[in-house]
Amino acid sequence: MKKKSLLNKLVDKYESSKSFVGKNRQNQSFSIRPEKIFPKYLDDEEVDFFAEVNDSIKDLESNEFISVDWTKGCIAKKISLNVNHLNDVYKYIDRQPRKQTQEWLLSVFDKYQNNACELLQNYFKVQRCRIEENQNVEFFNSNEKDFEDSIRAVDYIQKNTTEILIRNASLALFKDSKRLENIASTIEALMRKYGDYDGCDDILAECNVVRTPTQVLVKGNANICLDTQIIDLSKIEGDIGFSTKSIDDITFVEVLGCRVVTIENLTSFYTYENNNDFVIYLGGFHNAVKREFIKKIYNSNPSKTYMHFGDIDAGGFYILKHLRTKTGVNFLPMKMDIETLQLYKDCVKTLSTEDRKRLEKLLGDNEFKDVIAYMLENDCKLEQENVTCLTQC
DNA sequence: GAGAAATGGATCGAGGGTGA
DNA sequence: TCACCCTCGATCCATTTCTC
Repeated sequence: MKKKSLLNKLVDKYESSKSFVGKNRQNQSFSIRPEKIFPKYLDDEEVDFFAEVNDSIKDLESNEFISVDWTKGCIAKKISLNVNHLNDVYKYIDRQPRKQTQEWLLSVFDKYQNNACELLQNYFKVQRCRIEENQNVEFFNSNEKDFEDSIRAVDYIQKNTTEILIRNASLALFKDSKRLENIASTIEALMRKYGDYDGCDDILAECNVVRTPTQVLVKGNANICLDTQIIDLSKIEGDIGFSTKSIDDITFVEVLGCRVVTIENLTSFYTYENNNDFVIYLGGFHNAVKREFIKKIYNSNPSKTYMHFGDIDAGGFYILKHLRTKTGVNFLPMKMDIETLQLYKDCVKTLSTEDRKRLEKLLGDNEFKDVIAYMLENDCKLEQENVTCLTQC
């Protein structure tokens, strides 16, 4: 155990050195003082421990794995790795050489490079540079199976265009319904870093890989034609939900009022007094199903006013921007302004460090710069549940 | 042996992951 | 959600190696 600890420490030093990369300009040796690894080595009261460590050192020295500077009192002063016997050292400590791991990683990049999605192409490019610099590959935790499965899953998810349950996606990929959920955190972290998912809480859902089937909730003043049936929402007091399949079957939507309003949070959706509006619950970040539904509405009703009502925080602004980009509909912000912040000043929350960073990123956006500057200056944000929305057309 | 250059170690802060 | 832990990168200082 002591022998392996010692050799592992020396190999760590070697593998993180310029000599390992071949960029050293001077000859190097890789040495360590034994008390750095075994603090009790120089403790006069630990005679047995001292003898045990010395035996281990002598044993490694006789195998030519290390060379040792001994003092006259038989104390090991400096232990140096014998790089001429590295292969034997790796075998002895049962450790895969870093070079071999790097070669394996490069072979995985090569294997997926040609057909990989753009996100992975970018990721591979960065990681190749990191390997050249002898830095660790991001999102690789030494488990080769986890890593390759994650790469396959990211590619699959990026190329997926229709809604699929996460367990079905997992079966399709790995023949194991739970595998995808096990590696989901790594996949999402990779996609967040190398993709465009600012403000998105659920990246998998955004890519149509969902834990439960998407439902779109609507209420208000509109007629919805489902196959041959027309549903008059104005005659329904509450809301109505459509599954993915039902949304496919909607042939057109006739908005009877003059506004279509999307709402970020469920509580606000239920408490929103729609009056003459046609109201849609988005459920945080919207996915392709919701976006297709919105496009359907817009195609049938291009002259209506489209508004989005969300939290007055970075996430809320990101969702609004994303909604516009992905649907091509120019949604206007509803009650996401300084006046609302001032009106509900007793309900505001303070900004976290992360909130500040995300808001500062959005400061360059002319449209929101005033409200964001106000939020940063007054250290405030507002959840939409606090905002009573009694609006008139 | 002294000085210069190269390299490594220690420390700190930021960011991300994990488990309660 | 939060606290804790780990990893990574940047920086500064110490140590090692080389050259004269």
